[in-house]
Amino acid sequence: MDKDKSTEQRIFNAARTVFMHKGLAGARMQEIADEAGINKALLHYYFRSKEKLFEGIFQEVIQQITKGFGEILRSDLDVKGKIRLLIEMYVDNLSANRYLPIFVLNEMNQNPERLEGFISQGVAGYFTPFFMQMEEEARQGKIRRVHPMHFMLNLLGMLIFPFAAYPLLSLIAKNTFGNDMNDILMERKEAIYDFVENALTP
Amino acid sequence: MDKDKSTEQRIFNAARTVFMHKGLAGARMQEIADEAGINKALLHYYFRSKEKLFEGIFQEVIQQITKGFGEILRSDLDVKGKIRLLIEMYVDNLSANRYLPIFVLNEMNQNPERLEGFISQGVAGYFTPFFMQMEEEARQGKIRRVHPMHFMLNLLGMLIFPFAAYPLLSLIAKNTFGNDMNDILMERKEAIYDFVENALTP
DNA sequence: GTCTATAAGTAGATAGAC
DNA sequence: GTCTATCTACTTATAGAC
Repeated sequence: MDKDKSTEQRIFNAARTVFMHKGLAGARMQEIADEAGINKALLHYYFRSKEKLFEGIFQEVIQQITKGFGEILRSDLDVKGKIRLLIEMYVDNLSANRYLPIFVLNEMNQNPERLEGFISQGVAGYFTPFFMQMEEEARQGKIRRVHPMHFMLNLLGMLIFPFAAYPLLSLIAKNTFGNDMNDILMERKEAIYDFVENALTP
Repeated sequence: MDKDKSTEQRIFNAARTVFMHKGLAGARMQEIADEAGINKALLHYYFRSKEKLFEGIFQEVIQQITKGFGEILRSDLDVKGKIRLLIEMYVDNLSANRYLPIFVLNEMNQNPERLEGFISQGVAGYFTPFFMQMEEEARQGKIRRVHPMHFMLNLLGMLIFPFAAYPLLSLIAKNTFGNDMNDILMERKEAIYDFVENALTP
């Protein structure tokens, strides 16, 4: 229960957990208070309203995602090296936090305005240089020429979808392979990289 | 407002719209009543409770998805033919109904029990024969040998993700390409098929 | 079947004691 | 800073007239 942390931090951590699992509309202030081991009134003392508390959580989550993303895309690796790292990062992070994708996807659909702050400065800026690098390596014959935006959609889709659809896939895996979904997620890094490598081979 | 349809149908259609956009937790019975052009009390007259109304909608949606999916997988086409059709169907359907993926993904995460009814009988059964067909064609050298479950995850991810992440991608597309996201979705069929074809080439 | 009015319960937010 | 008690507004659901 984070007994040693400050009350504000305990609340923030509890809120992250509850919002991540239930979403803004489904979360209850009472549940956050219980999770934090404090009283409901304290939530309002520290964060004024449910909306403000949520806003803080959502921004922190987005920032964390875009930070790692940006660091990899701006590194001095070649395209395949960057892809390799992106795969590592996403599978590791999402394995540890299965609800993150569906949380972010759902809330961004419910209220797209929440994105606008970051994106224009941050994420969008990372893409242009990376897309130019892809173009350059294609010209050199290092990789096959593909549409960079579609390539990104393909890569992110392969990475994120299995976590967003976990409950369904878990059932299918069990019924079809007698296999546990967690085993499949463990193989995911190699499977994606293998697939992408073949698609990018000239 | 579906003036000519039965009241029950008008309610059901209105509920589909509202639940699809707001989710179970975010939807309001009043909004459904307004959308249907009737009174709130009538919702309960026809469907007893919000939960029951939602259940009806969710099951209809799942059934519609699995139906098309099963028909394609059980057809007598070869693997690439089936993939081509799956891509056609998904991109067409989701283009016409952008909120469907995030709705289904979110609700299945909020309450996985809702899936169990269908899946065991339906979806899971479609996969085994298709996976065997992939194995067979790989043996013949028609396609490269890939792990069928991972291949399915890749394909579904590429198909579904762009719609689930539409608001984010829309911003990126605008800031990076000055391009409209709808233009990109139009090219999506070819981009995915091209990518998959290359990944499956022996 | 359809409506208005209202009950019953819940959720976010505040007042005020300690 | 933290708690209990309470207010206010909203939401689902029902009663009962037409």
